[in-house]
Amino acid sequence: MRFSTMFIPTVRETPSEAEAISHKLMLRAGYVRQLAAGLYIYLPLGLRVIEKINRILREEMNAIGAQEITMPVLHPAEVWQETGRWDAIGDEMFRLKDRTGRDMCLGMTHEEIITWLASREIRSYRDLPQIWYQIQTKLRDEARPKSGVLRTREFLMKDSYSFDIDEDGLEKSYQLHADAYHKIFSRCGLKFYMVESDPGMMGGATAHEFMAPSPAGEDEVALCDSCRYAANVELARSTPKASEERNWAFEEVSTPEKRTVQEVSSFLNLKPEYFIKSILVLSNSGPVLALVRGDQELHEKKLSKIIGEHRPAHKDEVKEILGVEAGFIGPMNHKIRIIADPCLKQGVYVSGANKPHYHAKGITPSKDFDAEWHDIHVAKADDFCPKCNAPLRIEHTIEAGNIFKLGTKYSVPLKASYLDENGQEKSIIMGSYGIGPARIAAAAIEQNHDKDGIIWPKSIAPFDVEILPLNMNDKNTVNVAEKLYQDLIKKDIEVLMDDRDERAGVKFKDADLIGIPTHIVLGEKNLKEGLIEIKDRKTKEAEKVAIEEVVGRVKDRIKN
RNA sequence: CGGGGCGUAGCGCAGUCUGGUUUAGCGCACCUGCUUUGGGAGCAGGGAGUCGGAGGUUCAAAUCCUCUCGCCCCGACCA
Repeated sequence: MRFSTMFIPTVRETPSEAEAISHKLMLRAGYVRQLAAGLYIYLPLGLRVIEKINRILREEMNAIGAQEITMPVLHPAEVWQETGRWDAIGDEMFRLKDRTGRDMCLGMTHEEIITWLASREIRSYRDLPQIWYQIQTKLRDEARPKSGVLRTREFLMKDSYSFDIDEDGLEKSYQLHADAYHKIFSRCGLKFYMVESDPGMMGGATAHEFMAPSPAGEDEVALCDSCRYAANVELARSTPKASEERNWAFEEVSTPEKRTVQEVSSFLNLKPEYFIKSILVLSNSGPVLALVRGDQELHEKKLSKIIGEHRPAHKDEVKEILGVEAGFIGPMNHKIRIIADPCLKQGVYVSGANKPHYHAKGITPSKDFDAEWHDIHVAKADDFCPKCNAPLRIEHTIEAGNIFKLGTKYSVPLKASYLDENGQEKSIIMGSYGIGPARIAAAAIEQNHDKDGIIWPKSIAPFDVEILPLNMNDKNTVNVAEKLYQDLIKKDIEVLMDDRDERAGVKFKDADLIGIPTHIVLGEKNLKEGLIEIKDRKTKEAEKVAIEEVVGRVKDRIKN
């Protein structure tokens, strides 16, 4: 393609709404434009990147025997009502009515639709297994679209669904996907981790996420470099560092107006890990006191798995239920249910004394209070790995893909069943697997850029090479560039030629911004000596090559 | 949905506190001409703005008040 005729609106200054690096660079380099919050237009360069990614997705999905189909974006409510998600999902679903008043929604995901299909078409164990996929637009009325293309209300997703006769079959399909995903993310040039994840509302027991490390990511994962334990902090387990031994006798100490662990800790000059943090929550079955160590955070999701839905108690509720104002509550002498993190089993602690402006020092768990012991803390850096006890790291990541074992969550309500060898009717066992191409693109930029712009991995760059004829008024430059352009195209190399009548500086700046991996620079002086520069976008290193050797050299570079 | 910030030319911003000095200004981009041509050129000339919208206060509003819409950030939420 010729730069002069391709629509590549680069801008020097970053629009003020952009914060994330990928967002800034995609705007500046002319890849996308924002229509409204969470709605993006992909310009020619941006589309080329997405298509490159989609091609890799298709190749790897086809390689595991998945078959591409396409399903509607507009869905009738009935199918969603049958699985209960019409009611379970709240404002995040775009809902509308057709002209006859029939309830409809825009697809956030396609489990319902594909299961509907399977329920009508699959009858025998001979029809299984199947893996069907599509690359289709999803719509979600996100509470907070953010970070450019990373979290949007409308986005493309490669979603595949597996159908098997039993758990073993599902395990195979799941593993096929895990392997395919490793290949996909590797081919796209991403650094990534496969981590254990919370199956959440998708149902099922097992789920993993493919996470691309980046400060722009909203998810945190706990990682063990020693045994490769990797889990989203939403469910990561960890063993906190043991706190030092103390021999405190029980005593009450005056702590006027000191309520938070931080306040009391600095007032008494004792580390937060010597404290018990007591948090009162209200569950459907009554109030529960949750205890974690002072240096820990209470993990709401872990607690939910034990006591069900709950919310923190308000200040007046604390006083009413425990008889003390918040800030001075301790675990002793309460009749309500107490859940405590296991790390509190060892040691003696400081906590509220259950009377205003006093804390109690020398509390011995199990002796001074009883509790049910469950892991309810948030894993943090320098905690120890639950599997091998090595220290954990915490990293910010972008969720680029996920895989779920669904089981029969959708096949039962939608009656997707088959007859086995014995003529018995059984529910199909399903899995669901997603990848967001835009997130791959954004993560690639987050992981590969410098102060001048994007540095695309070769596999997903919009073009293989960019030709920069520096002086378009020099006939020789133009002639050589034109020939080179044609020769490269004949070799099936994707070329962008900056044939604009711009100054050299402008071309260099734009080329760096856009981030095509290899640049071919045609300068007047070099050409007189029969030489052309081949420059690497990432290292900025340039080699001078004889004109006739350029095509060969470029081909070599693209392969490597 | 809670907290915060912003909305002035295509983009980035100043002006708003303290109303009138401005026919609303600057840089970049854009158009014309000449010069220039290896890291976002120089000179000269030019086009472009209902100051997000509505209502109000006032002799007078980009500026003060009320409401409203939009965008961004933090949190909640996230199949």
